[in-house]
Amino acid sequence: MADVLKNNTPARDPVLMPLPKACAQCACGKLCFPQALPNVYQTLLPLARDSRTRLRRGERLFNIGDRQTDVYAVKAGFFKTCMRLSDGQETIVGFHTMGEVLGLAGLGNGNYSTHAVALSDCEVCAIPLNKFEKLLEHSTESAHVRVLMAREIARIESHAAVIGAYSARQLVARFLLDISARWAERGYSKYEFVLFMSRKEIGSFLGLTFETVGRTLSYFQSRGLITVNGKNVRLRDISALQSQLIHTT
Amino acid sequence: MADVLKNNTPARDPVLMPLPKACAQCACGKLCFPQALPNVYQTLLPLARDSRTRLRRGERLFNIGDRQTDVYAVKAGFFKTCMRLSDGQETIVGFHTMGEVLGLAGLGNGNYSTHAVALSDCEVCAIPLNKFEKLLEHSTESAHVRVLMAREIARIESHAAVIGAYSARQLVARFLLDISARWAERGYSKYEFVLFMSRKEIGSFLGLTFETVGRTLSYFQSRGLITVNGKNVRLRDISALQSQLIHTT
DNA sequence: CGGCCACTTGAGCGTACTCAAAACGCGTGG
DNA sequence: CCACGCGTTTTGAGTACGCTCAAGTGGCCG
Repeated sequence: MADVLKNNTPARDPVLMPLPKACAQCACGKLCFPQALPNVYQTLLPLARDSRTRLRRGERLFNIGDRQTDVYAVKAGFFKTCMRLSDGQETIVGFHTMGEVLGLAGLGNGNYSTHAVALSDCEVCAIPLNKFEKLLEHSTESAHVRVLMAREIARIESHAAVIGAYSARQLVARFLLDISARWAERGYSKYEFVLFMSRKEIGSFLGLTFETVGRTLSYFQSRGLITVNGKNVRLRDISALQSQLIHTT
Repeated sequence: MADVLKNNTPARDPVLMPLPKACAQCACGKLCFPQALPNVYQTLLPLARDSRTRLRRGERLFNIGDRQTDVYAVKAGFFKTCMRLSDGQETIVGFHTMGEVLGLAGLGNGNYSTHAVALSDCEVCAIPLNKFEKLLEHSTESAHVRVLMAREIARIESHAAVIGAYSARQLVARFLLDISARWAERGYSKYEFVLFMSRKEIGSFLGLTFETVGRTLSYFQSRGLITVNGKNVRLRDISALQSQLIHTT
């Protein structure tokens, strides 16, 4: 279990993160800015409100409906973004970790469309909106933000498509594989990781109840596809998990 | 029934649409560009491949995975955008009509993330990508595109949230109210309209089977909330429909 | 007229939800 | 240090909503 935790260390203890002097040296610079746009890094850093804003677990980065002040690049930790439905209940529309940018949807009407809550102690790079907009007058940076936003659209589109079309087993399998891929992308193990959210939060994200999420994880474990112990997960048979995604009538 | 059809006339017969010389005179100019950005219109038109590209019902505007060549403003008619899931089945992620812009998600990696199919005879304004990008060097226009994309993100986010959390009745009620609002926004009746998609397509969009969609419409009719006759719908009690959205346990 | 497709309606089934109880982890305070 | 309380997780039993399969209708077009 000790080496499972190790995978998440940077998130649990942001102090251990390398403290970049510029995005070029930032551990997640390549993820925030996946295109090869070398001069973005130097341009972006001076704009940040400060190079590291910290949040404790449970704190909110912004609230739904708030006037937008900043755009945020996550440097360490985990966030969830939530939407309030017309009947008052809240639903999770995304989980985010280092190298991802939050608050882009707020550019629509100047208000945040979701709220963002820290699921662990977090560190973000806050960029004030006016400076951000000024930066975007440079066509290269402007293009880059469009890329980020377009990816966000594609990501949510496929999530919405899947929610409606997949069964509980397919959804949970896909969720695990998605987390696994994101860990791998960041240089951690794709086989072992610690879930940073509760069963209830997974359920809210996938459109399932927390009991169904738990039951499905137990089912996968009983079939030998994974090992679960609370929030610790180990994928034992990734290709079998992938085959769960295929519709079996 | 004759006056019901009247509401949709521009879509069924694009020839009857006013043919704008510039977006400023285009019936949907204000919808494509909801912000007060007067100079956008003059700037945009010269970029269009031609002022009106026409498609017949069933034709595709672009295919998933195709190299992106254009961005499209819908001038008349109806489109659906579809996504292909990993198991090969296709799911509808959006319906689009005049005043909406298609193909923005393609800016992510240069390929379209969905395909767009005409549900009726359609007319679009195609803007070649290179000219589009050039236009965006002007900060005003660039900001405008960010607004469009941010709205798209917020729209899909709320769709994904709702799909997971709502029951069939809630989903169908919301769907009808959404169509109604979009008609009203375009100056048509919010009480009577013609659905431009099949039950199967509605089901694909909402994550339901077509039988459930039909049954739910029949249920609403039996309760006196709406009148349905094939694709003709009349909302008889909008506030009662709205109260369907509230979670009743 | 026949064939095809979209839609409606019914009957039965199964997945995921609801309600409930018990175990566990974790932080707090005695 | 242990006791306590709270929230999370697991597991069970029963239910219900939406899916599946199927039959029948109506509209449209060759």
